[in-house]
Amino acid sequence: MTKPQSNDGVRRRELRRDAADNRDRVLAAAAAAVRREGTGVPMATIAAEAGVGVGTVYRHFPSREALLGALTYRSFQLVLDAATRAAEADQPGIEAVRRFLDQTIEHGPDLVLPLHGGPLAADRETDLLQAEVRRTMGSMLHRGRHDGTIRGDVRTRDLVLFGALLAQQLPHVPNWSENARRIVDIYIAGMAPGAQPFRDSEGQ
Amino acid sequence: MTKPQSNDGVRRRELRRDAADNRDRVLAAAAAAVRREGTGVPMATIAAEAGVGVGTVYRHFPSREALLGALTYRSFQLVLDAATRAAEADQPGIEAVRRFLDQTIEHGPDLVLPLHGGPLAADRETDLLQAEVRRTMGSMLHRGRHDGTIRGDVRTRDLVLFGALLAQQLPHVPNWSENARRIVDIYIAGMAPGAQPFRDSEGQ
DNA sequence: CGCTAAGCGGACGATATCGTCCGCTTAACA
DNA sequence: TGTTAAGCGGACGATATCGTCCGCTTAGCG
Repeated sequence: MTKPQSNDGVRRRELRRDAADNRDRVLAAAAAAVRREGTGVPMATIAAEAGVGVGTVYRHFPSREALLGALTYRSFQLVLDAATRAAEADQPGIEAVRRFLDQTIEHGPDLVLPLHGGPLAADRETDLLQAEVRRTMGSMLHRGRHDGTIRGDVRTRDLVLFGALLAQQLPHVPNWSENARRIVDIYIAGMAPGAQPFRDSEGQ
Repeated sequence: MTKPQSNDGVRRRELRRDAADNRDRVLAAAAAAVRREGTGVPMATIAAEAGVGVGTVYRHFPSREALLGALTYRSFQLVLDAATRAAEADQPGIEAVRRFLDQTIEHGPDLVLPLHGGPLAADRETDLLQAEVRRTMGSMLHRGRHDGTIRGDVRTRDLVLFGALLAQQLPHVPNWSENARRIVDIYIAGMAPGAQPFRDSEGQ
């Protein structure tokens, strides 16, 4: 889906190998730091955790906003990848949904404000990824509805928001992924045809 | 449950009326600001939004940590209140759970890091509230299990974590509470007896 | 191996935020 | 209505963070 060293956002030319490595390490460190301390985390903290100088951070990402934008872009890449793989496998719609949600949980630590279009101003590239994720999730739902594994009144938006909520994670919960999987299991069970419908049901 | 002007955390003596008002306004402003900008939001921002000087903020809460602690305490008060009211009404267990989750959504904007014991160091008072919330939720589950409205393999912890996740809210989603209610409806449907059990079921 | 441009890091001046301190204001009570 | 102690606010020095700049290092190539 995404070639190794290419196009995380807007790339001008090929980076030298060490530069590309540093860029990745900065992104990874930033994702962890933002999760831990919020979007206002000092750039120096990110630099230190990535094992580079602040100058390096600012060279790759001229402003904090640019860095956060790149993080968001990468989150969507990961999520789209997960969605595509989940949708590809030849299995009932509901199982594709479950796999997708599982993978979202697994990717959790790398995701920053994803799936529903967060507070950060999105660029065109990111918008396209987001739309593609949405489309893929819609097709899973559609498949499930067709093969009788998912009730008809669940909207794409419902699934997107639930996924986004999951991806937020709860901080400081031991065994988060196990617990999250149990939440998913219950939610999935509630998507079965014949389950109690929405209160204010106006159809889908 | 909580008398008007009393005991938000540790109170020494009665506050003068204007002081009590200011304290409340600071807490409300802080909740909003923290939700919007994270726990690192400048104290000056909070003070401005509350319509008081920084000195006033620091008098009521000697440190940022104290302020965040008070926010957490208040969140638990609100949640416990909601849980108690939901559990009191004479209705099937599953409906009590639904009411509780609905109220959690409604209180959303005032809740900061609640329900599962957040990253903030908790004091004894807060711990007690938290335990009480947990107990109340457990009793709802128990009631539901007994009256046949909730399947037997759902744990208290599942419900607590789901509630905490909901309370986090997703930023920048228009009509959040409506969408959140739909998530709740699906989750509730998945709690019905006879729904598909957990994957790795080892009983409860 | 030698050259060179891309990349690196951290010191530094500018700016933002912190938390204290103190003279003015006002609620509360007689 | 007079007294007074509790409360108020914002200026201020200390500290933390920002983002730039420039001399040193090194990947990549012939």
